[in-house]
Amino acid sequence: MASSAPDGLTPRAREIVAAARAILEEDGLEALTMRRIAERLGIRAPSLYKHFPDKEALEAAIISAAFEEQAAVFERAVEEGDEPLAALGAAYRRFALAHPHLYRLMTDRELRRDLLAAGVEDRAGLTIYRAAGEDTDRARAAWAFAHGMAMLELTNRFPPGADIDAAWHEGIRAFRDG
Amino acid sequence: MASSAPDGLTPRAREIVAAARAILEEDGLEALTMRRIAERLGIRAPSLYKHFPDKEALEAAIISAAFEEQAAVFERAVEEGDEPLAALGAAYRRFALAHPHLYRLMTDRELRRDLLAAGVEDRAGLTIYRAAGEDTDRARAAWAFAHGMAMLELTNRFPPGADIDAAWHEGIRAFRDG
DNA sequence: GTCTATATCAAGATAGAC
DNA sequence: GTCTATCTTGATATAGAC
Repeated sequence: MASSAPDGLTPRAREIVAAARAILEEDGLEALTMRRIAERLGIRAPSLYKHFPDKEALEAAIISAAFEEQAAVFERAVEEGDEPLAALGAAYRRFALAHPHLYRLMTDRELRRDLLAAGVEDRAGLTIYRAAGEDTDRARAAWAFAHGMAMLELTNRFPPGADIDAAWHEGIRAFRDG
Repeated sequence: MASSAPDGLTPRAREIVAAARAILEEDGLEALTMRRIAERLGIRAPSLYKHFPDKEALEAAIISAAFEEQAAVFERAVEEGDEPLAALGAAYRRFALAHPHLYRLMTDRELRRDLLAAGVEDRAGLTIYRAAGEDTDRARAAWAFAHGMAMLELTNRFPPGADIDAAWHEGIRAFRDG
């Protein structure tokens, strides 16, 4: 009975994931401790281990849900925009800026794919592939461009006053025309 | 007398930086602790604080030196190659793959610019700017592409068997022609 | 420039009772 | 499903002697 849901989580486990994600988004990755998560739920840290075997499994649950969410956002953006690559680029940046800590958790380290829900990683990738004219190499290059732009903006690497919009446009243009 | 060298470091401080960098490159960022650094030098951790005010200052010294090194590599690559953007892309990837942990320390978080040696961050940027035909937006976009490619490869995000070379070529081509 | 001793803090995780 | 009590580990950093 514990895992008939699509995400394989019990209702209580889902509450824990929600609390964890809220802490992550509000205060960043270093704030994401078992104690903090428990505290937010009004319980003690050891109790969490009745629901997840360890912290990594809990993080994987956050990441799985976030991938689904991101893919849905991407799909909608392409549907509603006229130029797929431009629409996707804008949606990519918006997601990263709206959820900086979550975005870094999702992208900035090796993935424990064995702990993720199946197929969850590919869905967003497929949207990019299609927007890039179903050219694998171009899709990967465009993805790297978007990821690089997002990370450089999140880590504050562009010079103060840099026109980040213009750099995005230039990149999108290059991958559309080039 | 302590800071007449170009990097502002005493000889002993430079030895400490070298030990720290070796640990970083061999075992990664979590291994970079004051205890480990001291151990490698045959001393105790508290002694390090006679040479650096805190760990952040020591990290900044590693980063400053690495930026200089990277800039020199980039400059040489452009000089020796015929196509600047391609030469620079290849050098960029080579540097990141040869020094994965160092590269991440340099790029993957906010920079404490106040602790870095002056101008050290701009030198590599200038090389990219020139290779991109002195177009600021294109230079930033190409930089983001390179950074994204490097990070996705380092974090193992491309599917197994993905032709990463081909994706690099596609991106370089787009920024050259597009 | 190095030492010992120590302060301070906080993390993930387990055992076993209720 | 939650609790208390605890283990184990390890980090940065300071004080003060030599």
